[in-house]
Amino acid sequence: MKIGELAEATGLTRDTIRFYERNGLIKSEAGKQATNSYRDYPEELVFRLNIIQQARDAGVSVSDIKAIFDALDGSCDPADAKLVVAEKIAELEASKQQIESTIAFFKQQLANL
Amino acid sequence: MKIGELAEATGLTRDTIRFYERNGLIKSEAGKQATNSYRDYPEELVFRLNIIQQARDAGVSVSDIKAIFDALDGSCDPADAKLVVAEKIAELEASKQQIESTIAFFKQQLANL
DNA sequence: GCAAACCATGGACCATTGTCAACGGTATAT
DNA sequence: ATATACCGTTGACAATGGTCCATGGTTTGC
Repeated sequence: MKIGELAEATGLTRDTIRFYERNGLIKSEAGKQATNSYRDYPEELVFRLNIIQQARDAGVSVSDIKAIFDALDGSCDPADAKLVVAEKIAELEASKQQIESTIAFFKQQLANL
Repeated sequence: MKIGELAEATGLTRDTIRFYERNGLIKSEAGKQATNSYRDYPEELVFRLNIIQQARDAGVSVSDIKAIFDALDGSCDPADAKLVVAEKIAELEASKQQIESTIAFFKQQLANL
C-alpha cells in the first residue's frame, strides 16, 4: 500500500510514518512500477504501527522500540532478545507504578478540595 | 534550606531544581542574610519535588504539573480545580491502559521466543 | 587568610520527537 | 490535457526537558 493509505489506516501522518522509517521502526519496499518512485508499504505495517503508537503512548522511546523490534525480529540470539524485552517490561511495570502513585496522590488532593 | 541541600534531599540536580523554579513548579524566598544572594528553599519542597519527580516519571509534562499545582494551591475556583485534576487523572488512567496493553504485547512476544 | 566548596545568573547547547515547507515528479479523474 | 491530489527528498523549524559553562560573588574548613 502507498504511504497515504497507511497513514489513513493508522491515523498517523505521512511525515510521522517516514520519521519512523528513517529511524528503523518500519521498512518499505520500492514499488513495482518503474515509472515512479512511490514506495510500497506491506499491509502488516498497519498492525506494527498500531503497536508502535501504543508503545509511544506508553512512553517507550523510538530507539527503545527499535531495540525491542530488532530483538523480536529474530536476527539475534533469543537469549539476548529475552533479556532486552524482559528489561523493558520491567521498566513499564515501574512506569505503571509511578502512574498509580501519581493518580493516588491527585485523587487524594481532589478529595481535599 | 539552600539549593544544594534540597538537591541532596531530593536526588535532583541544582540545575533541574532551578529549571523547575523557572517554570513555576516551586518557589524560593530571598535568604535572610543581606550579605549574599543565596535563596532559601522551604523544607516542604522536598515533598513537593518528590511529587514532581513522580509525576514526571509518570509522563506528566512540566506545564501540566504546574497547571495542577496552580489548581490545587487554592488560588482559583475549586470547581475549575476539580476539573483540571480530574481530567489529568483520566489521562493517567488512559496512560496506564496503554502501558498495560504494551506490557501484554511484549509478554506475548516473549512467550513466542 | 586562603583554598575549596558553594551560590546566582545568563546563555549556550543537546537529544528527542515530530512537523512543515519547498521542490519536482507522478497519478488520476474529468 | 489539465487540474487536483498524491509521492519522495531535503532541510529547516519547533517544543520539551534538561544539562553545562562562564562569570563573579560568598561561605566554610583548616
